[in-house]
Amino acid sequence: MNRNVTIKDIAKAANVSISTVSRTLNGSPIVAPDKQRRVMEAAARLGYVPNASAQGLVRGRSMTIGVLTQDIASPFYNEVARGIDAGFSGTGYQPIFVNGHWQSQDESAAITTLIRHQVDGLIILGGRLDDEQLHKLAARYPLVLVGRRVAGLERRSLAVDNVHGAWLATTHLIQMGHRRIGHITGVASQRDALDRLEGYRLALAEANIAFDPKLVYEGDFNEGSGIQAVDHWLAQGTVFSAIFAANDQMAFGARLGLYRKDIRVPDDVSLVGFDDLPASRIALPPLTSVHQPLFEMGEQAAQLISQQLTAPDRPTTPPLLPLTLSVRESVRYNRALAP
Amino acid sequence: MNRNVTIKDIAKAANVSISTVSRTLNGSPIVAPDKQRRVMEAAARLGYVPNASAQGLVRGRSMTIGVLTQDIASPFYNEVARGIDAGFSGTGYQPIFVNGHWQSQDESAAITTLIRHQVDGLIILGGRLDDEQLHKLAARYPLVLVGRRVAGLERRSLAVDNVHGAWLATTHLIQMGHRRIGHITGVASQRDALDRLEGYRLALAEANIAFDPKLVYEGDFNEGSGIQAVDHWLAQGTVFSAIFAANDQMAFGARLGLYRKDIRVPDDVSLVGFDDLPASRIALPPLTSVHQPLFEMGEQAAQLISQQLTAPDRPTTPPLLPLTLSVRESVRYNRALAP
DNA sequence: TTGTAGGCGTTATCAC
DNA sequence: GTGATAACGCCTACAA
Repeated sequence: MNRNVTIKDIAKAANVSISTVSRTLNGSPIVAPDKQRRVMEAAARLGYVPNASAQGLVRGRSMTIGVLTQDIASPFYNEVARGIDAGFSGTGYQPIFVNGHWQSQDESAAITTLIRHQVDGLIILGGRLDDEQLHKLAARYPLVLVGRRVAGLERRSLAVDNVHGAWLATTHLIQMGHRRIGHITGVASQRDALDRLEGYRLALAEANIAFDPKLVYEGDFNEGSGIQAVDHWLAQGTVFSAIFAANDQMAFGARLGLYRKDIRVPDDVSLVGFDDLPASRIALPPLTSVHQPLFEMGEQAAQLISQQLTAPDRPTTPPLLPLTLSVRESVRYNRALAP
Repeated sequence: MNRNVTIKDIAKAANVSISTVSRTLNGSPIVAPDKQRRVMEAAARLGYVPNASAQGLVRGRSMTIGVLTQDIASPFYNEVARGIDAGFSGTGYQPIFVNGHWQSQDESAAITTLIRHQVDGLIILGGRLDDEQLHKLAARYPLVLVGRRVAGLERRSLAVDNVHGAWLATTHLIQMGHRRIGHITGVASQRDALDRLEGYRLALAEANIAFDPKLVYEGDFNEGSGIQAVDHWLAQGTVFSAIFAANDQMAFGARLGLYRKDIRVPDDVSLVGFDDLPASRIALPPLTSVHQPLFEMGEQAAQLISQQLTAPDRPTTPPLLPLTLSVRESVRYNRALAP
């Protein structure tokens, strides 16, 4: 509406030159105290707000970091986003978020948007952009990849050991006496999903339990596929005493699917998820889940980018954040020891 | 890293003037076809991305809309954010999100950040900014308030009838035979929370059920206070056969609190929430809840801002989005009819 | 210590 | 049709 207040306006009001105003505002030491006061007073009175576009244009830096997230409504990405938000607080950098919707072309468009806005760096959460595109981006911009490990970009990837996490979950179930363990996978094209399946198989092999393909259902990381998995197994007559879902959302779906058939968790079937979302602590029953330090990953990503920005030469190796199992109440000891 | 490609670079590569490049890129009709081709080719080859700062500076419009949200991790705000995202898709406007954390000073800082970035309009979700500040903002910028009704700014507020919603929930429980209905309120300083309490009282009064202050527990809209409410009532020996929580998150907390005491929902106690979050559909049991059209509210907000931007004179009255009750499985008919 | 002037990348207004 | 050129708001040598 009303034209915004500019430095020129302040200069006029305080009866000084625009450079004096600029210097004062930027804390330059060499300004006469009285003028300084007059400028500050005028700026406050007029309600001056610096124009980031103009500053960015002349400084060549916008002090904003672009974050490509996949789904603003997903609890998974939100936890990471919250960490990023926290990680930048006080650094002067401002994260701005855009959505890729898990679609390669949306992601490209979103990144272009970010670059148009002159972001100083990029944080990419998951996604389907292929490695080549990521390499191209990495060559031009400070970049951090979260939840994804790309060959040649290890230094800039923040990932967790998904194989180990899945192994942890499956081994826990085995130790609790389960031998027929269903696994609901994530989207098969995603590395995370593949790694978790791998961890599941590994744990079975170590315990000398034969891998049964019937016990693996391909899900899509959404609640719906958890329900479908259960319905499918029940319809096929597949026997199982426990389920390991590749994320918590699918575990919730499975839980509901079981409830509808009057099968209790953990009384009849044990359940383990992956991600340890905030909601899982208060789920019913509280869900045993592989703890991904999502918030911390966001924080780390923010720090990593900051380092690349301030000290681009000093190569930094992102720390490997540990994966642990949050044991809660959704697993029960299996007395039946059904074959 | 590498300097970004500019119009100047394209001009050099295509051997034309920068004005011709600019015209071509902006789709001006009067450019010779061959030059046009050369420009487009060079732009593509060089990977040109326009500089939004520079465009914003000269055009006076940034084509971005600032959205002040409170908590990026809250499922409530995320649903609205998703609607906003969808509402702007295809309009050329780009929403950018910042967090206020439910704190007045953070909110002010966040809004200043947005203004620095020359947003063309503001969408404010909830928050604690006082009416005077909002009026000041509204005087200077296109503005839409979501989930909040401010005197004098009705035209720019998108709110729902919380009293009616709470009445709906409570009346449903009464019709299902419940007379001792606990209510977990939201943060007492928030208008929404007060309105929902009001709706609860109204429904009781209509049914000639005496209001019992013991049955009202002051929560804070987070899961934890749902657990506390249940613990409190149980410790006090307060009798109830149903609970109406002022939002779904507290309802989930209550459900867990009851589960811990081996009280079943809906077998022993019925439960109704407010917001109808996506998670409530797959909760256990699926939660009966007052449906807030969160996604639609976001969409509406986006549209409203767009209208203010394109036709500032034509006053628009935001439609009052209807509140309905999503009846699911967390309420059971109360045979006991306890006094 | 202060002011003037040039330039960041883009669009728009002029002449040609 | 096309190409200089003046803004847009700000910062920063450079001069004074």
